[in-house]
Amino acid sequence: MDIRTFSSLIGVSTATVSRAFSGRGVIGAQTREHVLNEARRLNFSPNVLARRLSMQSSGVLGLYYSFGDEAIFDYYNMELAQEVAKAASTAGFGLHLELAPRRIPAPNDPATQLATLAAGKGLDGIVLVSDGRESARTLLSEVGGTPAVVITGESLAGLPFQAQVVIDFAPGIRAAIDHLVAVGHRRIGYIRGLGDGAKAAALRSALAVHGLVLDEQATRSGPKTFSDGQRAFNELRAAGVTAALCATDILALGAIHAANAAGVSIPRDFSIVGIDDLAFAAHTAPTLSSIGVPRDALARTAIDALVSTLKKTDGEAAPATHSVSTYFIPRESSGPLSA
Amino acid sequence: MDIRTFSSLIGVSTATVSRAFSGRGVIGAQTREHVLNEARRLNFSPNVLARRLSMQSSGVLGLYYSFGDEAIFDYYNMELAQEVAKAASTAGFGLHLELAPRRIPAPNDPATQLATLAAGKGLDGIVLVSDGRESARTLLSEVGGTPAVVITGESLAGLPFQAQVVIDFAPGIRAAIDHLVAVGHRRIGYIRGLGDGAKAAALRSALAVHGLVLDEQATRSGPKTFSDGQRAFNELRAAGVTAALCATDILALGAIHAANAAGVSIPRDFSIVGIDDLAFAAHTAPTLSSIGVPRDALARTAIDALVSTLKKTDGEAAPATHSVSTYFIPRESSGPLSA
DNA sequence: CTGTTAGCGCGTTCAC
DNA sequence: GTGAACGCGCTAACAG
Repeated sequence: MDIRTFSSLIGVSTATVSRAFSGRGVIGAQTREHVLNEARRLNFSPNVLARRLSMQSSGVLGLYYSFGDEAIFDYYNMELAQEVAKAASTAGFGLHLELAPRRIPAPNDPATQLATLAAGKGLDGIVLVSDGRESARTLLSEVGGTPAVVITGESLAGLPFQAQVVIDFAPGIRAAIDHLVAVGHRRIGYIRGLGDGAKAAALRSALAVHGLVLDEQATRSGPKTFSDGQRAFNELRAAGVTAALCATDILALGAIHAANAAGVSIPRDFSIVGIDDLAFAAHTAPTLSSIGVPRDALARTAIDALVSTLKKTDGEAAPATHSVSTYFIPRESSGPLSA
Repeated sequence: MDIRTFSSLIGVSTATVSRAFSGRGVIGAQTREHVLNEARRLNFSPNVLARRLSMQSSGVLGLYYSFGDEAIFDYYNMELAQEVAKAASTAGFGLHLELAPRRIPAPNDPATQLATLAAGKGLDGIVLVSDGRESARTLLSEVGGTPAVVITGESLAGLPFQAQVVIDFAPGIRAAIDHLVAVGHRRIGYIRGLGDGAKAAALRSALAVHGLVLDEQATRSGPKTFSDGQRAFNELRAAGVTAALCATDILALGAIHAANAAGVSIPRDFSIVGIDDLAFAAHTAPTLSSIGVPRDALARTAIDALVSTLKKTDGEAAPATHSVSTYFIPRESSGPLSA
C-alpha cells in the first residue's frame, strides 16, 4: 500500500497524509486524527526509503572507529557505542555501526562501506572514534563532505571535522598519581596502549609534580589484549616498579591476572590502576582502581555537536572543540605497600 | 552530481553508469573501467538513498533484543552483536543496531523505531535475540511482514519467524556437570538468569544422569548483574551447596567476587561455572570455567538463514530450525574440594 | 553491448 | 486548511 492508493482510499490527498505523518506543515487536528486512525485500520505506513530520498536525508548517523585495519572493538568501545546509540536515538536518529573489520581498500574496487555510504549521502553525519591523528585523517578523508565529529584523546585541530570532543585524561591521571605517591609509591610504571600519547603525556606531568619521572625501564607496551597486560606486568615487575598505570582496564585486568599467577599480592606488593572504568572494573578480584570518563556525557556531547551542525544551514562554522574530563576511582587494586 | 549529469558529462547513458557501479547487467569491461575512472575523476558516487528506493531494498539488517523495556545490553550481547555485524557485512549488508532502550509504545503515537522501520520497508530483515517466548512474540508482532530470524535458547516453534537458531545448552551443561560430579561435588546449585528455562532444564537432566536433583534450596535467582551474582552466591553458600552453575558469566564473576570477599577459596572450597565464555572469562582470578557457544558460527548461521530467506522469491517455506551446540571449557574456578 | 523510458513512493511548492 | 503536480536519483525493462 502506497501513499497514493491509501489517500484516495480514505478520500484525502497524498499531501494531507504526508502532513499527518510528518507533523510538518499545517493540518486540522481532526483531519490528522482521522488519517492516522485510517492508517492503522488499513495498515498503511509511509515507505521509509521514499521518504529518505525525498527528504535527502537518511536519519542515520554512523559510528566508526579509526583503529587500523583490524576491528578492535573492545569492551570500552562497546560501552561507548551503547551510549552513542542512546544519544542518537534521543536526538531522533538511527545508528549505523561498523563493527566488522574494514576491508582493505582494494585498489579500484568497492571502497569501504563507510566511503560508499558517506559519498552516497547514506549517512547524515558521522561520529568517529579516533586512536590517533593519522588514522583519523585517513578516515576523515574517506567520508568526504559528510559532517563528522570526532571523539579523541588528544586535540586533532587542523583535521577536517565539524567538531571534536577531547577526552581530558589529565585530571584523572593526576589524581591517580597523587594517590599512588601519597601511599608511598616512588617507582611508578606505565603499560602503554594504542594511540595513547595524551595519556602518557598526562602521566609524565602528573609524575613531574612529585619530582618523579617515567623512564624507559618503567614503560612497557601492552598494547591491547589481556595477554599483553600479563606480559607487560611481568616485565615491569622485573624492572623494580611497585605500581603501574595501565592504558586500559583490559590491560590492567591482564596485569592483575599475571600478579595473581605470580603470587604477587595486589595491592600489598604492587598497585595497579586502569583507565576506562569498564563495567567489570568494580568486580574483579581485587576490584580495579581506574580512571573513568563519563561515557554518557561524552556521547551526548558528540551527538549534540553533530546534530547542531546538521541543523545549521550549511553554516561553515569553525570546528568546535569540546572537552570532557576524567576522574579517579580508587578501589582495592591500589594502596600502600605492606611494610 | 547526479547520475544524469554525470552520464551525459562522460557521454554514456545513465543505465551504463548504473551497470558499471552495480555490477549487475552486462557491460563491456573497458566501458566499465572508463566509467569508474571518470567517476573518480569527477568525484561522482551514486546516491544511496535513490538506489535503495529504486531497488526496494535498504541493504540493511536490524539487530534487536527482546529484553523487556530496559536496554539490557550486556557483554554477552555486545560480543554477539559484533559477530552478527561481521556476518552481515560479509553477506553485503549493513547493520542497524538498536541499543537504546525501547520507548514505551506510547498509545497511538510514534511507534518504536523498530516498528516504523520495519513497516516502512527500511529493513530488509531482522535478527532478533530472544530471551523468552512472550517477549519474542511481542517483538515479532511489531516487525510485521519483515523477514526475521530469531536467536534463542529454547525452540520458539509456532511464532512467525522465517528461521530460528536455537542454542543448545545441553551438551555444555552436561559436560560441566559431569566434570563437577567427577571431582566430587554432590550438592550443586544454580544461579538463575533471565529467560533461562532451557538452561535450567538442561541442568536438571544433567544432574539426573548422576541421580542428583536441583532443589529449590539450591536455586537462586540472579537474575543479571554482578551484584545479583554476589548476593546469590552468599545465599547458595549458606544453603550448603559446594558448587554452582551460573546462568551467565556476569553472574559468575559476581559470585567469584563474593567468594573472594568472604574468604571462600575457589575452587578449593567452592566451584563456580559460568555460561557464555565471555572474553574476560579466561582472565578473572581465578579464571572462570564456562560453557561456551561459538558466537561466530551462531551469527553466521542466523545471517545465512536470513539472507537465504531474502533471496527466495517470497517462497513461503516452513520456518527452519537450526541448532548450535555448546561446550564446556574447564578453567581454574572448578575443581575438587580440598580434602 | 548500450541507450531510452517509465516507474520506485513520498515531500513539497503552489493554487484553490 | 486542502489538493494537484513536479522532483528526489537511481534501476530495470525493453528496444536497438
